[in-house]
Amino acid sequence: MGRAPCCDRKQGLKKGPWTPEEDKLLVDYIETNGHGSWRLLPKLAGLNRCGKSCRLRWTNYLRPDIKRGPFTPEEQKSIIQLHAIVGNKWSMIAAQLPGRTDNEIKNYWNTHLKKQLRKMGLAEPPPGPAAGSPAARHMAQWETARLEAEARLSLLAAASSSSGAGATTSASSSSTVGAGSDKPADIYLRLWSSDIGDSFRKVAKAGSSLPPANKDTAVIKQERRSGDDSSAASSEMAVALALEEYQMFLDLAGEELGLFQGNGRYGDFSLFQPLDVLAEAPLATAFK
DNA sequence: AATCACGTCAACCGCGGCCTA
DNA sequence: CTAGGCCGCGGTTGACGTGAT
Repeated sequence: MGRAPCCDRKQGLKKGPWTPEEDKLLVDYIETNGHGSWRLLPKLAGLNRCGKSCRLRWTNYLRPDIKRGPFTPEEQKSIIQLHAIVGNKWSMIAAQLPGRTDNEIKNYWNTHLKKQLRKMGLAEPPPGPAAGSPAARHMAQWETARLEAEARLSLLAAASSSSGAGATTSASSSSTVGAGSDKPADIYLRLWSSDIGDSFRKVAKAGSSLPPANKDTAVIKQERRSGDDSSAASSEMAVALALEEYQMFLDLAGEELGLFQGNGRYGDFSLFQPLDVLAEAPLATAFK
């Protein structure tokens, strides 16, 4: 890619621990001007550092919303379970723990949790699904879930547009989930688009060759284009169906893959919110 | 008291993705 | 379409602290 050397290769730029004076310069500048371009910031703020170093210092240490202090048991549980799902995606895990930085979580995992799990006789949870032939089966299940979701989303979109006042039908123009939509069927697509789904696709691709599982996609898309008004007649029914499908999906993911639900291995807890509070679930924002 | 071993965590490094001209 | 630049991420390093010998 012909990437230019990092700015910190420039001569004379300071490295190493930050002094309180440097911290103050950085904080003062960002509080009054925002960080803007990190590359230009050091010069504008009067710092003899590279922009990368400034960004790191701000995001990992100086940001006002950073929560310092020991991790709570709840935070520990979240980290362990999220790590079991997404692997070393520290930024994604950090997004679920307000006030915690990815660097902090990464350090905490490497120095505390990893050791703790090992001490308990637990193998380190695999980052993502295990490779091997079961992946192909899971791949097919995920694909099925995705197709179900697309169909379900069409129904929900049709139902809401038929009952909503003056709502546009733009939802049907997009093949992916619209921003801000947190309907249950949305979760399928969010999961499919997330690293979880991505992991499955990669593993299946590397492992065994699946027959094309998207045979019915065209049919579903055609249905979406034409709009199934008879199905949209009852939005309540559509939502109920979606919730049922969602529960089935969670059962599949939990029982088949060992995800989401604490089954005693890492404690008794559940990552996902009950269905009735699903719409407000903060986790949904992780699957952008 | 000195030394060593180990743990912790802030900071660095390099890669890859995304954006733009 | 492509090359170059920026940003963010994950892995790694090294300085510092603390407990054991």
